Amino acid sequence: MQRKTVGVAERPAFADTIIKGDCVAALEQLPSASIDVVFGDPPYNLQLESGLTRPDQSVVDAVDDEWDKFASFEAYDAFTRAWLLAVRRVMKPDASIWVIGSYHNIFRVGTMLQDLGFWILNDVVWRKTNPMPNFRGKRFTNAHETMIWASRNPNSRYTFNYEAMKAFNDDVQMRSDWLIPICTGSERLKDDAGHKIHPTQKPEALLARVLLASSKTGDVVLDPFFGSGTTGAVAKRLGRHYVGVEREQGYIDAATARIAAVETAPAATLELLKGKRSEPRVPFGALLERGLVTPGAILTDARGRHQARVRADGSLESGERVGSIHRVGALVQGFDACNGWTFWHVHDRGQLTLIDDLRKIVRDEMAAAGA
Amino acid sequence: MQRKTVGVAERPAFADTIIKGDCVAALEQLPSASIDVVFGDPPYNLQLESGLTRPDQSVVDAVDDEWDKFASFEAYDAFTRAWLLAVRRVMKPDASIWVIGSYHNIFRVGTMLQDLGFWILNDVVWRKTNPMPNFRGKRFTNAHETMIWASRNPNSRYTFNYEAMKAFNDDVQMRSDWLIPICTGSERLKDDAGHKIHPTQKPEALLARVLLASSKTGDVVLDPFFGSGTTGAVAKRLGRHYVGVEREQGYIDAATARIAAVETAPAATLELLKGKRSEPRVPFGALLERGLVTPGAILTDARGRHQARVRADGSLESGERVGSIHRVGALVQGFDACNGWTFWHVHDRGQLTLIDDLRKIVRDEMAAAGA
DNA sequence: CAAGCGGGTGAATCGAGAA
DNA sequence: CTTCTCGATTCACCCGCTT
Repeated sequence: MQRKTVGVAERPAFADTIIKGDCVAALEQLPSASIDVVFGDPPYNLQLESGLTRPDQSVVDAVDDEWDKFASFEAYDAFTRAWLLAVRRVMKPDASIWVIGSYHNIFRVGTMLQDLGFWILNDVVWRKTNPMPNFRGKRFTNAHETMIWASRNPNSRYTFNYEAMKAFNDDVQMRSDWLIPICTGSERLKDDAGHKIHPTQKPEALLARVLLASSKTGDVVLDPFFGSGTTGAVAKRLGRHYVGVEREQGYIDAATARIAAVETAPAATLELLKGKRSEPRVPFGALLERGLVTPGAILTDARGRHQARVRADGSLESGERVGSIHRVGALVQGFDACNGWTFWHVHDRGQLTLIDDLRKIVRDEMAAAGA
Repeated sequence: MQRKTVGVAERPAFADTIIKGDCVAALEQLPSASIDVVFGDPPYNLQLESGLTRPDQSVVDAVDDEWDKFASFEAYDAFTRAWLLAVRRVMKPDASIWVIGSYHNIFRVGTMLQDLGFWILNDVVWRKTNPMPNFRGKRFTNAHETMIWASRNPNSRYTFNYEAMKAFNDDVQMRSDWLIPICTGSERLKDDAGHKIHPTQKPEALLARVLLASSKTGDVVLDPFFGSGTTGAVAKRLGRHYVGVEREQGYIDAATARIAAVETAPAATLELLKGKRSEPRVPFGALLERGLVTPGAILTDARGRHQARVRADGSLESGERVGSIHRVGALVQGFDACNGWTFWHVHDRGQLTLIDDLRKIVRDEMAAAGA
């Protein structure tokens, strides 16, 4: 009997590389129809003019890089059209694309996507737990960014890991608004002097949810504005391949070193949930995003009689039993139902911590954001 | 001496009426620059092709009205351009406009707003507590809609009730994501047979927050797609005037009856919290005149690291630095700017008193005198 | 060592009014 | 038009140092 490699393509030669150069020109090096998912974080065209200071007179370190300067909306539209066309050529017919932006540019991106025949599947709102305040009290706090998720054309059979997203979100459908902190602390790349390497580094939690939702292991993910390489780091961690395009050597160097330090999660933890399920309540996935629980971690009950392994999508596995924290908790005990939050514990330096206690930490964040 | 009616315009003849007709044609009846705020809920261009059914095969009562059909994106853009231009003509120079939409149309609306020279202030996300689930399991639950808030041009001095919004939000700045339930229950207008009268009736809570944020009592609010009249009902309740444009007599009748049943809230409850900006200006010299500060007195910052002497004309001197309380405050700290009121303190019997607190005394005197 | 305090910072289209 | 002055305005989180 022959083994069929269903959905497991050969790893292409360009996989896991960063191509130096302008987005459109560099993409000509890639063959047509070779990419499974695209994540694009293009310049936002902020067009900031005067400096901004906080009430304490400290200066806000704004985005003032050359790559964010455009002469007009027309120029930005031409730029957007060009890179979207170049990206579409290398997308497989069933590939999908994500583009992130703010109100400065996202409406133009969305219009261009529609005009070029892409098919919008969702607009997804990244709600920031800790946005920068509005220092002048003249507008609402700009507390979110928008991602557009679109397929290559209206008939694409794009990947959407519905059950995995549902398990991630504690067995209710994943919504179009995601609450995730901005990239700070040790995750934020800094140079020897402690200055941030990239002005707009995205949080890995955001990319992780994007890739878990819309790609399979072994897929090739293209990021045409690679920057500090968040897409590549998360792709590698989740067992996907990446291709990056980046103009500046400094970013390429930083991203290369960053990705080299990433380890791919064990294959078993990357299996996505497939079947049907049922049960309620607050996202276990958020604990993973916050790093309070890591994929591959072992959960046990209070007396250590049962154990289960955490998978990257927030589901658990214990032997052949797979499902949400509630479902697996019920299965290992032979019960019909179980509140996973008050059943499972994590080990941390010899201590047992109830995951419900970890949830309290996240709840405080959510409460702070008005969730 | 003549009494000036500052900020209290005459109630125009068209206030609190619904004009029947097509949006663009109907707006020609209104004079230029007569509207303070616009809320537009245009057709979303949903382009649903086949009927949607739930998992139990029941039929979803979706939007399928004639007004939501457009032949192409070009046709939708032409429609959008036309009504936005008509609306802009009747907007006062300092008016602002809200447009609500979903990913089907909001990118085209946003692009057109920018192309026509409107100035986007925020995009605000209405997060639905109870959105319709995604029945097919092929996408994220569409759990939000997007509102664009824009001023007529980049230099408009639009209304934003910052302090009121902050108080509304537990004393932290109002964010760009609002969590509000969809319109259901008794608020949802239904006919005698129990069928909903309008397919996309917006919740009053949404309009209330919009109008509380961006309008003043007595303002005239235009809704060019009046529908079931939510904008009018909320405007009346909050002491604003409304003008509606609506094509269908059925909606006009329903809205008219609905608004007639609304009572305007007592004026006292409609007063908005105001910040320092709207309080009467008190020059530092007034503190000298009142004897609250005497010439020759030494002012210091909170920690006593900087000091300055008060001169008879209300200026300060600190070494060779001379100027206003603000200028000298900035100079001694090496800043470009400083609010002297919240920086300098006076010594009084061993106590440090912020000069801003002394200003409050003067303001209270002025208020008591009816100034 | 835990708790508390001070300092720093993040994709931001961030005055108003008089002269 | 421009230029100048007055003076209003910040939330969540991380890090490091002190108590």
